[in-house]
Formats: sequence, C-alpha cells, structure tokens
Amino acid sequence: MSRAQTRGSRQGRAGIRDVAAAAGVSITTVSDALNGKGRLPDATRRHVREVADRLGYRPSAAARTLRTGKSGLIGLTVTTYGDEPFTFTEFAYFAEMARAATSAALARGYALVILPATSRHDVWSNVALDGTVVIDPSDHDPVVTELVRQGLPVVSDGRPAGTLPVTAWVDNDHEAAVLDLLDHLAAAGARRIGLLTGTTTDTYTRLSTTAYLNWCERVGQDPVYEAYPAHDPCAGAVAADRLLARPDRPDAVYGLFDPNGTDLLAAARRYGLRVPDDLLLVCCSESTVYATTEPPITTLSLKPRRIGTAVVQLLIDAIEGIENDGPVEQVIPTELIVRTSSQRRSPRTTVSPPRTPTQD
Amino acid sequence: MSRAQTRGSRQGRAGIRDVAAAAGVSITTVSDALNGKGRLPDATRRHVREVADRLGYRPSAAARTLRTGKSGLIGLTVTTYGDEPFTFTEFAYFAEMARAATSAALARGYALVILPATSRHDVWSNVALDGTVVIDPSDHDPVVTELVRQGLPVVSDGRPAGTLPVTAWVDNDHEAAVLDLLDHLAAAGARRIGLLTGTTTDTYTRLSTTAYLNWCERVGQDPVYEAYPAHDPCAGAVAADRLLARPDRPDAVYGLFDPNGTDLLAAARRYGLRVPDDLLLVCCSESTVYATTEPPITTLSLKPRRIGTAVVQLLIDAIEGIENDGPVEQVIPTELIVRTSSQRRSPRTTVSPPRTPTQD
DNA sequence: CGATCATGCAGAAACGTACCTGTCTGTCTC
DNA sequence: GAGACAGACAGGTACGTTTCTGCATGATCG
Repeated sequence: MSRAQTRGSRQGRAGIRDVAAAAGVSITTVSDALNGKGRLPDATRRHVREVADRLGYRPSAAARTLRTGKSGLIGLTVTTYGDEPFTFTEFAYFAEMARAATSAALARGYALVILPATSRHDVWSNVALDGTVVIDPSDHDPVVTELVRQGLPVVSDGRPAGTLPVTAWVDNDHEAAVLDLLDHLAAAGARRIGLLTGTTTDTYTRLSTTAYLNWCERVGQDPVYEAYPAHDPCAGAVAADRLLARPDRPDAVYGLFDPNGTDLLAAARRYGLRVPDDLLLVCCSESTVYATTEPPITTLSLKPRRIGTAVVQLLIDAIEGIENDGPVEQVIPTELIVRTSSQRRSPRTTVSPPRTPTQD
Repeated sequence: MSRAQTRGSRQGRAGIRDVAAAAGVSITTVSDALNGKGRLPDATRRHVREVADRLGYRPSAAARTLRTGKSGLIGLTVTTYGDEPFTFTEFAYFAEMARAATSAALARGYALVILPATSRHDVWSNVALDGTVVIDPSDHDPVVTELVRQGLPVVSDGRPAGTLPVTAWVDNDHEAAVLDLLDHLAAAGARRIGLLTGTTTDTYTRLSTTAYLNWCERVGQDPVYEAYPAHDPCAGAVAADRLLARPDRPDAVYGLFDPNGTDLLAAARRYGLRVPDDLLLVCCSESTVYATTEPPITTLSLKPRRIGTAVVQLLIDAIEGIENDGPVEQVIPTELIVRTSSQRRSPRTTVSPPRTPTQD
C-alpha cells in the first residue's frame, strides 16, 4: 500500500496489441516488422519500430519462448563438491571457464543460468533451457541424465565419465600434458619426480595419475605420490608436507590442483628445501599469483577460456541445428608456462647446506 | 488438417492435457493436485501425481511464466572492467559472492542468470527476470537503469553510486573497516602506514581512500599512497614497487585489492625488507593463499558469502512482496584475519642485517 | 424439511506472441 | 482487357499453463 508495489509490471507494460493499435496496423505486421520476418515496405517497418519505441514496448520473453520453443537460456551445470554448491573459489579454472562461456554465449544471443547439479528438482525443471553445459560430468548425475533423456543438447567440459550420451564434449589431452610436463622436469635435472594427486575418481585426476604412473614405468622410476581429497584446502597442505617428509623424498613435484603450488612451496620452506635448487615445482593452475611468488612457479594451464568458448559454440550449434560435420569431440591443447621453479640454475649459488630442516 | 497433429503426434513432452486424460480428471484438477492448490481429497491428489510421474510430465516453464508472471529467474549483473565480461578471476570476492548467492537463491526456488552489464540489449531483454542483483552499481549503467525503470526489483551489492533508486542494498562499512585496520597496524608498531589504492572512482575505492586520508589527518601522519588501475594485474606489481621505492618509504602497507598481498611481498623481497620485521602488511582479500604465503599475510575479509546471501534474501523478499519492516540498507561487518605479516615479532630473531638490497 | 454451505471437480478465459492462411489491392504480360 | 502474380497487410489459431467461475453433490442447521 505504502510502496509502489502494485503498479509494477502488471498493468503498465505495453503489449504487441497496443503497438498494433497505436501504429494503425495489425498484430502480424508489428511482429513481422520487429522481427524482420515478413515482406513489408521499409516505411512500415520504420513506423512500427518507432511506435514500439515510443510506447516502450518490450516483447514478453515468456510468450515468445512458449510460442517458439526457444528460450535463449543455457544451463551451466557444475558438479558439487562436499555440501557447497560448487567450487568457483577453489580453482580459478571454473571462474575463467565460466567467464569465457558467458562471453561466448552472449555474443550469440544466449544467456547462462547457473545450475548446480544438486539443485532441487523443481528449480531446474522450472527454467526453460535450450541446452546445457556440464562441467566435469559424472555418469550417475541425476540432473544431467534427466536432461539428456528429455532430448536437450548437452555439451560437457571434460569427456563424459560413463555411458552418458552427451551431444559433444571438449577436453584437454591430459595424458599428453602430463607426459610432456614430466619430460620437462626430467630435462631440468629431476631424478625422482613426485606427484600430488586427489582421492576423487573424476576423469581428470584419473587420467593424470595413470599418465604419471605410465611415465614412471617407462623411465624406470618408482612412483612417489600422495593423494588427498581435492576439495578440502587444508588437506592439500598436509599432503604436500607428507610428500616432502617421505624417506624417498622427490627432487621434483607436480601438483594436480591449483593451491598445490603454495602448499608445496610452504612445505619446501619448512624442510629447508630451496626451489628450484633442491626441489623443482610445477602445478596445474590458472591463477596469476604464481607469477609473483618467490620463486615464480611453473604452471600447466588447461586453457579454460578456450574450453569455455568451444563448449558454448558446440552447444549453440547443436541447438540451432547447425550441422557440425567435424567431430563432436574437441581437444584443446594445454600450455606449460615455464617459470623459475622448474629451471635448475647453475649450482654456483649453492652456499647454504641443502636439506637442513629449519624451524623458522 | 491440423487436427491430427494436435492430438496424435505429441512429439516430445506430455502436456497437462494428457495427464488429465490419462487420469480421468479435468485439467484443473491436475493443476491443483500438482501445485497443492485447490481442495482435493488426498486420494485424487495421489492418483494424479502418480499418473503424471508415469507419463514423465514436466510442466512447461514458459507457459507457467506467461500465466503467472513469475519466472523464478534472478539476474546477476556484473559491472564490466575493460573489455572482458567480468572479473571473476581477478578477485576471489566475486566468486565467493556468486557462490553464496546461487546457493541462497536455490534454497528459495530461484536460479541465477549471469548478465554482464554490457550485454546486448536484445539478450537481457529476452529473458524474463523476476528481479536483479547488481554488483557494484554505477549510476550510468544503462542496463540497470532500464531494469529499474521497468519496475523490476533491484538489490545491489555495494551502496548505489549516484541517484540509482535500487530496492535495497547490502554493503560493508568500508570506512570503519579501514580505520580499524589502520589502528591495528599502528598498535603493531607501524610509524608510517602506506596505502596501495586504485585509480577508479567506484565507491569501495573512494570510501577506503578517504578513510585512510582521514585517519592520517587524525593521527598526524603524512599520507603515503600509490594508485593504479585495479583491473590491470601487472600494474599492481609496478605500483607496489613504486610505493616501496619512495624516499618516505612506509613501514606498513595496506593494499585495497586482492593481488596486492603477493605484489607487496615480492616488492619487499626485492628491497630486502623482511615481513613483518621491516614492513607490516595487510591486504583486502578473500583468497586462501595468504594463509600459506611466507609469511602468512593478514587480510581483511569483506565476507562476500554473507553479502551474497543477504542480497538474494532481500531481493526475493521484494519479489514475493514480503514486507521487510527492517531497513532496506544492510551493513555486513568485515573481519580482519590477523596473520604473521601484521604482528611485529620480538627482535631476537633479527640476525641478518635489515634493508640490505639483494639481487636474489 | 427447505435453505445454507462446504466440498469436489469441470469449463473456459486469459497470458502475449508467432505464424499460417488467406484477402485485397495494384501492376505486368500477352 | 483479362488473367497472372506479387506485394502488403489482417484474421485467427495454437503454444501450455493457471485460475476464476460455476455446477453439482451431499451434509448441517434452524
């Protein structure tokens, strides 16, 4: 009563009918004029547009969606770790990916709806989606399964885990990336390379770990790795410490997850290991902080921007029925950003004794 | 001619009509039974629900929206820095805030649509929104202005800059936070506190900077600060360096932006300044990396989780017409997370000479 | 025992748009 | 000059749902 609540959108909005009346034409003409559809003289088109502008006419998205069957909305489904909806924070990857996806969708006239995989049934079934992007799909994901069953196009970031019949997927070649990276460390002088990995069974973790194990077998090195639940940030520091506390301590470590760089750096300091002199370090991260750490840490970038863009393009192509004669599987190359932490310097600066544990 | 198509070839989805027919009741009964609206015996309700489940019936979101005028969608409008859609990456703040907002919206049956403020007109006017959250509103933002003019509820994270008549807003008390923080540094022994600030004119930067200047005046210290374009990550490192290179070099620095911590730490190392012995450090950040840096850095948290939750609650209250008799302005307290970098230790560990520029 | 009333359900009117199906003009061709 | 033809528009229907109104049935009460 006190506030202007009742006069909101109920009565005030002008419909296509009002525009037609004001312009002295029929509804069809208005629709055609605004959508560039029919065969109208430019004069009529301009006139209708002008009248529509004057009345502040905005077509009802709901009505258009109901009529056309297309909403212009794309779901962004993120798998859930723990009880929190998703892990934008944990890894800059998601943020970059979502950013690029948003931008790409926008450029083609679509908007993104954030839909955690654990959303209540009534919520995500209540929004009209034209298709869905799903990040890190797991085959027992009920939401994605249902969407696929409904016949909605689904494109995933990361190859589908099980028998999930997605429309298309985009991924890196994680195995090649790891092999490449391990070769890089070996070339820098690493004799025993350790791995900081996760306990989860997602594809990224699995592929990367097996690639590491294969590499070890190939070069005849005993695997040295510690696994921890990746969604728990505290566990990462503990695992890093454990890895460097082992009797068969590695002289180079690759960390699969974003925070591993600082975790490993902190652990190295605790054990008095200098990076890169005593310990070579690489981690998989999109974070820019590793450019300014002491020392700067070499990172493996999965190129989330390119993945996000590619995923959205494939999805919209599928939505709009554009025949993509190319493969529905797209592999994005990774990039190893080499910084100080993985380049062994000449040993002339080795003054203080190595491997002396300090308490500071 | 169209008769056969209307009834027979129900291509994909079952409509409410089909459920009614299959259950042997009317459309009204189905609608009421599924929405818990009318006055039906439990037997009928159960029966209808069962039939609907069997047919895999999903109500059309578009039709429901058209009829009810409510879409269950909330816009998440993010101001644009530079040419990129938004800056999830730059600051963990946005990620945390969006995460909490998504979660809170979901719990009340709403979903979030990502809508950069620079979105093309036809995109964001093509999605039926019940309301909008706008992060860091500026008064010359055309999208937000238009949404407000349409009578849509708008709740902002950050007090509105100009005359933008938002429905409600949530913000921190930035001035109090800065004053508190500066007192903390002074209590830790700081004699001259410097500030790393931004060149942009947004409210956060402005309020924080004036609070700093006021504090300086109150305690009789000459202001020592450097400003840089906050959206450029490289510029931060340069500005940090400039600040520590000044002849009137501060012995404590507060950085307004997330990456300032590592920037300042790197600059301090270049000048051979030990933290916290020679330089006290605080920065405003939500990032967890500052817990494991060497040394760990004291941060000011703006509590984005609480802000995101509060913003969504206020918005949904406004959408659903819940009279919020409390103020439409809500202030969220900040939290100073004190770590090593702002606590002067006893000088017994001071072994190496301070302020010796090193090249390492 | 007739009037009132709550109950259980059906009919039908919107919601605002897009598009199919025409109809009516005017021009061109032979 | 008559048919062909294309341009320019109007009428009407369908999209699938919610909800208002209304009609029966039995129960209750003065």
